[in-house]
Amino acid sequence: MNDRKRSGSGRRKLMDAALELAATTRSLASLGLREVARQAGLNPNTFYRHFKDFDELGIAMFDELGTVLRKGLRERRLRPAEKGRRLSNTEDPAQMLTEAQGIIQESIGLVLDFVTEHEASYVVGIRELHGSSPVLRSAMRNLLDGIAQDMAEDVLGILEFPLVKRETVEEISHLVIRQMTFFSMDFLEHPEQRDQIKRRAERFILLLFWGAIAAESPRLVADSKVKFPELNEPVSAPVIRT
Amino acid sequence: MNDRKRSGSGRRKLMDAALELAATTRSLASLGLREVARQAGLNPNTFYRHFKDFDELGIAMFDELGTVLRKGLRERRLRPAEKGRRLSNTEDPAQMLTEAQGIIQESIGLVLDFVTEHEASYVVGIRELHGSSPVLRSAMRNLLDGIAQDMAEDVLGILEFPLVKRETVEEISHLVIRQMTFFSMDFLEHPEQRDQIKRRAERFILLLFWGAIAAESPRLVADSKVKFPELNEPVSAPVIRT
DNA sequence: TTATCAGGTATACAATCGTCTACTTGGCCA
DNA sequence: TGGCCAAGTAGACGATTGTATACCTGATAA
Repeated sequence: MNDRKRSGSGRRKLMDAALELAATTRSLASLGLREVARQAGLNPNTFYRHFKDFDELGIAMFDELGTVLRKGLRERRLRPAEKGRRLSNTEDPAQMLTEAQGIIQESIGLVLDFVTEHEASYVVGIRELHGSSPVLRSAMRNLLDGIAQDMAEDVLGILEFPLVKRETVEEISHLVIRQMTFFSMDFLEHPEQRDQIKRRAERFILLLFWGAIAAESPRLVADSKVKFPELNEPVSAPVIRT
Repeated sequence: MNDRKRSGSGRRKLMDAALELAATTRSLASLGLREVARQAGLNPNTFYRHFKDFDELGIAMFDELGTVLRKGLRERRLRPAEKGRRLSNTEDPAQMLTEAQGIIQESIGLVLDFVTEHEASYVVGIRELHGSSPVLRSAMRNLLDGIAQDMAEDVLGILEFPLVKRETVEEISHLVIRQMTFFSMDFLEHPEQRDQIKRRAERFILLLFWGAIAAESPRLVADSKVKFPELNEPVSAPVIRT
């Protein structure tokens, strides 16, 4: 009768239906078995052919979401690195920081593109970050921590010389990944402010690394000719003071 | 007698019951009318004597939560400022930054104490931050933005001379308040790691301000004798290099 | 060919839900 | 004293929920 979703196996239909409902309507935990089956165009009892519980569907969705998220993000973040981009260990800090800023910009763009393409999955995942299920909550925290570790490795691979300590890079990566949940939700919810949000995210990352560099090698910052990007000016390319 | 009581102690019972259920069991939106009434020890129909909808209860809870949160936090953050604490506009940056670090430490302690005392309200509020109800979501965002503005004013009041621009202070305040949602949830969930979490929060704030100062007045950082606190060492007082 | 079986359907049932109407109670005031 | 009214209770309603049992269908393997 109801051929809303004709594509895929029953399992896929159910998971897609649950994802759609969770993204647009309520939280994962508040969804009903019949509600999901109805959305999938299936008989309520068909649900039991694929999952014994409703929790089991939640876990399955979460597994998929986790691998999609982590793989997708890692792929995209690796792209700059694989292109052979490296911060040249030049004597000129200005040159180096120009390159760093470019890489940050590119990475943020890729991440925000990704969450836009996978909006439903992403939103549902983030929702469970502070959600009421302890198991999903800690699973999501672990996922974010994993992504942060990936980011730290990438950054260290790009740096390839000790500008800041490894622990500091890891610390900053965790902070960035968590703050990016806010930036990306804002990004999805306010399409008209996307440029500004992107700029703020870039400045945030720069601020952290700038602070770390200033803390660990103050001379470098003092001697740098790089002008830190203003909050209200478009961050296209770093401006070098003459 | 009591004006509060006149509006009904049943109302309080219902709101307390809803808060308890939402904090321990599920999200606010997934609670049932009968469920809440049962928890409150009241007849389901009594609910209608106080609220016409279930949404109306949600709004009432949120109003209360908002004022409690903002007032409580502002009170506590103001305490250092009211004590007359000011960053002395000394020629010695080391002295100044020592004081700043002390204030940050004290403020974080007060905030984390507050969320511990109001755990249930706080958790429910944060849960709606990324929740499924657009109205509660944006209400919560606005609340956080308001708190961030409060913080910015406090910081500017303490600084009283242009170390970093006003816009930068506001920007950093927003970033800090948002990141603090993570720190404070970790703080509540992992009592055994509270010292470490506190230390990380302090370092985060220091990193941001350090970055901003380095960006806007690099000389100050280079000439400073302050050693930036290590990640793994207790942040008791800043160490001044001899 | 036939038996097996995963995937999908139909019907039924007890429990719970939100909500309606009607009744009781206790305090307040004219 | 009587009347009013907010607060709470009792019972019933139709709808929806999760789940159990039984049945159907098409593919696959022996």
